[in-house]
Amino acid sequence: MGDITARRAMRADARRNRDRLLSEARAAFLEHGTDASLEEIAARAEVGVGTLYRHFPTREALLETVLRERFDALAAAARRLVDSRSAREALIAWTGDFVETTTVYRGLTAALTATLRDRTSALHASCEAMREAGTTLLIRAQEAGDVRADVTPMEFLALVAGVSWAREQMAGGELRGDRLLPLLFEGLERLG
Amino acid sequence: MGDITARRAMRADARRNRDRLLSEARAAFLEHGTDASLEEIAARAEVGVGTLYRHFPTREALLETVLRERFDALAAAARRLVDSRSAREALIAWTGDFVETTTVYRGLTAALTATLRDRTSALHASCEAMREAGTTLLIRAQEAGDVRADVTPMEFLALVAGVSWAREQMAGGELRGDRLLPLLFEGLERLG
DNA sequence: CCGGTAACCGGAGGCAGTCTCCGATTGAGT
DNA sequence: ACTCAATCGGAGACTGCCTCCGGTTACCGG
Repeated sequence: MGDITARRAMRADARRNRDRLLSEARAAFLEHGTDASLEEIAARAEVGVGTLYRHFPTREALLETVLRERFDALAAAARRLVDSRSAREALIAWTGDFVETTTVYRGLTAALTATLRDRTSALHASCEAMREAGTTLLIRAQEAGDVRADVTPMEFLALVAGVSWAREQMAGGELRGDRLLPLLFEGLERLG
Repeated sequence: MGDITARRAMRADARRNRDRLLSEARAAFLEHGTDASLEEIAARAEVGVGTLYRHFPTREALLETVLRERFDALAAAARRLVDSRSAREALIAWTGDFVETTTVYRGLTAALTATLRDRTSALHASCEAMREAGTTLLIRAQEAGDVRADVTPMEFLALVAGVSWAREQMAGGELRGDRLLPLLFEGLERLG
């Protein structure tokens, strides 16, 4: 749902335009963050705005299609990590991936938390799946005694998202982005 | 600087309009967050947009006037806390105030970090003063051995801002807002 | 009390962005 | 080749930001 995956194959021109739009959208999101101008995307794809809005009724629908792959990959990574390495390392690795993913486009972290809150959103399902996958990893780490047991999955996600947001805010400043996550993590480790 | 504090007293109507604008701005920011419509604020103050923009040339100038008191109070609180209680408790108390303050208006945390980055902003001075006050508190806590010594002030601020942001995002959901800060804090305590 | 003038007001209008609507166009079956 | 449903494209309605300047008014000196 959201975009067009009709039973009938799309007409050739429609398919062409859709692909072109997605490609330009990726570029625009990279350059201007998640609130890049949709008109500009349409223009760069050499297509009218009407065409853009028919393929992707809302900005979110467009974002969804651009991001779904990554999010699903993240969920898959979590599932794969469940039975490899130590629980602690698995959680660390996955969290790193999470931050990496939510940092590709400026403003993405905000879009993600908004999606998590809005049950009607097109991206909601993907986010939810990802969240649950991460939750499993957290609980395993807690059972292994690597992370303090009184942290709820929601709290954990909030903290990690906060770090991700902070990193994207302070980018370019006098702050090494890769320091925040370890700091948080070492703090959540079970105290001696 | 930023708003009008001319040497000559303002004309009565000007003063009246300015006060009215500030009052409505506070209400609007509360209701719609920091990107409330300026036109609506002007309308609610029964004044033309031109009048609003003359008194406050940019949205930021308006925000500044609305927030300066609070920010200065925060900086003052930090200075007062420097020589009372334990260093640890002082830092905790101040950080709590910080989060409290940046949570009054939705979007304020983002506005604050943006201001911290933009040296030309009207709010910059206030933010900077506040940041330095907080820094003093952090260093004292580190010297007392209450907080791990390898955390830079910038990192500390980033983490706290991240928590503040997360709290404002997840508001209303299944997350107790007052849990995040303690979690972060206990984590930053010197490991035994 | 009464100008005169500097200070102030207000909203029209330019700009940019989002989104809708519908006449024109075109791909794809027959 | 012909048809028509699918698709296109952009005009236009709307909202918000910000500027500009002709009209208004508070205040001061007379």
